[in-house]
Amino acid sequence: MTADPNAPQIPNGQDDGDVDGEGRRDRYDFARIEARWQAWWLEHKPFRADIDPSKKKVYVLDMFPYPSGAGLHVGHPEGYTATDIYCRFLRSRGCSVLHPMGWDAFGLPAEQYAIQTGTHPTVTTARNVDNFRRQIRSLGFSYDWDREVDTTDPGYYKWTQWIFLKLFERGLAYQSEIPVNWCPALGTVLANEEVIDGKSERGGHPVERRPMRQWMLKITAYADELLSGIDDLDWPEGIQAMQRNWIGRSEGAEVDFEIEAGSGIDGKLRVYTTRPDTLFGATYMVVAPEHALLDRLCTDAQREAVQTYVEGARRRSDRDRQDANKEKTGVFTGRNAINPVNGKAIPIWTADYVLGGYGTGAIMAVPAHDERDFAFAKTFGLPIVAVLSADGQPATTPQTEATTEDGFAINSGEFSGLATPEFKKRITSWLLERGLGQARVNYKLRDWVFSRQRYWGEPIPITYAVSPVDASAADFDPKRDPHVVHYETPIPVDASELPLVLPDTADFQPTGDAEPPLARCLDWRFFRKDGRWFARETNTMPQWAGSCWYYLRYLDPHNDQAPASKEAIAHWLPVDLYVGGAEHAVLHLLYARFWHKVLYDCGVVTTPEPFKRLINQGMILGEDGEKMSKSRGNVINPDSILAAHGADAFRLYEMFMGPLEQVKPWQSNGIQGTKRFITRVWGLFDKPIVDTAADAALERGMHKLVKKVTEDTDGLRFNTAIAAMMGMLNDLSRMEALPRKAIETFVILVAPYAPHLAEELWERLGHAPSVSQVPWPTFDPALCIDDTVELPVQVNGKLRAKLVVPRDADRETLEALALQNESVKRYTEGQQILKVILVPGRMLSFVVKG
RNA sequence: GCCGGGAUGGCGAAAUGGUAGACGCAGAAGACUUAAAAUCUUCAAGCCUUACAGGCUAUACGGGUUCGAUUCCCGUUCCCGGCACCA
Repeated sequence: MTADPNAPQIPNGQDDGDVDGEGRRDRYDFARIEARWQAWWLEHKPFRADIDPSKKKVYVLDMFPYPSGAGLHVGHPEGYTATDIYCRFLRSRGCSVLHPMGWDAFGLPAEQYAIQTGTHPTVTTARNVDNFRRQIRSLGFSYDWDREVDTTDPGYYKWTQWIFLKLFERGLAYQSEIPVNWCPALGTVLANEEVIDGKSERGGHPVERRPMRQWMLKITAYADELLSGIDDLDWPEGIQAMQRNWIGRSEGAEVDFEIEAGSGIDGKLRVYTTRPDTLFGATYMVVAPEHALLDRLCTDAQREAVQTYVEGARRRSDRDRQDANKEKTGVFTGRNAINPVNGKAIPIWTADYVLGGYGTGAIMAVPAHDERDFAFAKTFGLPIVAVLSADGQPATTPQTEATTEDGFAINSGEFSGLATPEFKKRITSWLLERGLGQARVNYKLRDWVFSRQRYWGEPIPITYAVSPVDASAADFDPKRDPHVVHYETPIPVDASELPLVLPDTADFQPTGDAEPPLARCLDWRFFRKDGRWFARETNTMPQWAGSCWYYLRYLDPHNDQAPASKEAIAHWLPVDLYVGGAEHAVLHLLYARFWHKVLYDCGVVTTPEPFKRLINQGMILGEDGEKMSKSRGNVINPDSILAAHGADAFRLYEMFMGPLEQVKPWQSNGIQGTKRFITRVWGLFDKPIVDTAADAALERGMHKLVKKVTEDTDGLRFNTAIAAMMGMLNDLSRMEALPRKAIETFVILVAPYAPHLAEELWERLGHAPSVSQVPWPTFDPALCIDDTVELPVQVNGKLRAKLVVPRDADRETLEALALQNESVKRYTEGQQILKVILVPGRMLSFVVKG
């Protein structure tokens, strides 16, 4: 298909066909056409997801957005376009596709915005949701809008609260007075996951430790299930690794150390270690500054030093304690413990490198084989005793660093010579037999701090009895009189009383103390039942609550009897493909899996995991190659791109930039290419469309294209599918007339990618809408292979010639043909041909020696 | 430090053992135009030589396997993301 330079490139030999009876016709009026089809889709609902047992179901989910005041950024449409193309493709291939969208509208960002602008969160949220909906619709996504959900809708959070009650019933929601991450600037407590380097994830405000009454969710009860469940998921390796690491399972042993006489403590000091095989090398012990025994442990002589140290550690934020490279600090308690394996007395220290919240809050220190203990021992001049080596022989030179690898035991009494794994087993049963210890599994994962001292969240459906301070007072009213709230006895709200609606108040500003705004809504907070006074919980749920189960609500969003009907759950779950940013690797994705597993145990859902397959779209960077941010001034606004180039060009460009999962920089010029594609496809239709069959070359080309676009779309390789369609456009542009069959196939292939254009063209081809309901074309594999191929010929691995030969030419013919070629001759003549390799259709390679 | 992902023209990228750079952006030349924009056509990795043709070098760097490596293996460097005193 070569170009004839003399052929008229412009049909009708004149001016781009842009003059017709009505004067100048625009090249492609995307604004009008896109608005037209968006309205048509909304009205006719071709993307409604119905349960149809005759079709294969596919549930394709986007991570729903926080409707922030800033509006959509270019990162949102990336994932949303990908799933939209995939869904349109699947529908065309005969699948029943569930593809919904909604709003994660509770939580800190929405509330911060409301506080900044002084408007009620309800108002700002509604406005932001409207804006997000408008922006998302302007991209032409094929969502089933009848299933839209909003986490702040009482009809939605009724079921968020209902799930909380399930957690409470099962003992998975409890209160605890614990040191939490208190953020004075935000006026709330944050989860560990929301604190980065001692600052709040949102806003970067300092966070301090403070003991407060909190609601906790016992996610640790599901640690093992959450860990083992990862193996069955089709998720990116990196996300799996992050979750495994976050759960942080380790196997080891608990060992009891006798405390040397004279302490008055009859108990023992229990430690957790993953290296019980190094017990003989324990030369001192460390308890965390928070350790319960510390006060009784220290001698009078050391008490003051210890207390000073503990005070310092308490005031120090996690930020300081987190720095692994900082100088080790600690204080001797004045007391010794007895190493159970060899009876030696070793000093007990307290130091903040041991964490109160992990294991038993105490360790045996083996400086020879632990980097942290080594650094500590060096700082304080404590003995270092090697108890293993690579070859089982004692080292001849002093240790300069801790050796943490496995090896063979030395200096370990009867265990000397054992390999590390065997030693671990033997010592663990040795300890067990003597009642000195036992095998033990530990997790880094902690329970989830689930309450927030904020207004804009789901009220926690718990109440407490209230009693007067002065029992003799008549007409007790806690709104007025001193009272005691009995937090120690939480009473769940009856499910029939849900939703527990957030009170409408103008007084939603955080106060900076621990008292949540809801505590000031006295009429809401206190109520009388059967003559007795009760108080509602005034903490609200965190940001993550609503997003923990939204994929479930989409299945049946208007159901007021259950989160979703059994039929809908049985039909649609699990989510077959979940697409979103990697920033949710351990937060949302772990919490949602946890809730799902609880709901599974409650019999609400029937799959052990919610999200079968996960894809992270790669971040889109600014044009400078840096992360987009207001401060850098490199933010690309989707609205302006849409206004200038249209939704189809925008969609195509975001997909054409590169592989979906790859991080890639935005290039403003780049969108010219996909916009040109749109206008050129449109321009194609100025050519006559004929009912004659396509010539052989076009026929083959179309079959190849169908194969390529089908396979690439199915594999989410949208960039290469678009490239192939561009190639076909180049071919079609060179033709004088377009065979109807070929051009129709082309429009169907383009439809998932540029749906507005395709709808318009489909109609122009004389069909009734919508192209979205036309079956996907098929291809004949035989026609995807050419009759003649260009066969490269190599001599000693270097390309020397290309032969155009029949595809099925036999070996002898090809060899003879190749050896006649001038270039090949130059390198083979007078040489001994040692070997000839033929890869049919791909390569002919000679190995020669001269 | 540990875990995960990367490194290919001026730029985004393609090719997963067989012609490196498809497709596109930006660029150059030409056509159309009074002109510009838009559109269309052609060219285009680098270097050397050159009329044609050809040669050499190239997928971060160094090795290896192979007739043949961007692709597989070993080592190194750099970049991005995550975790980071969890005993």
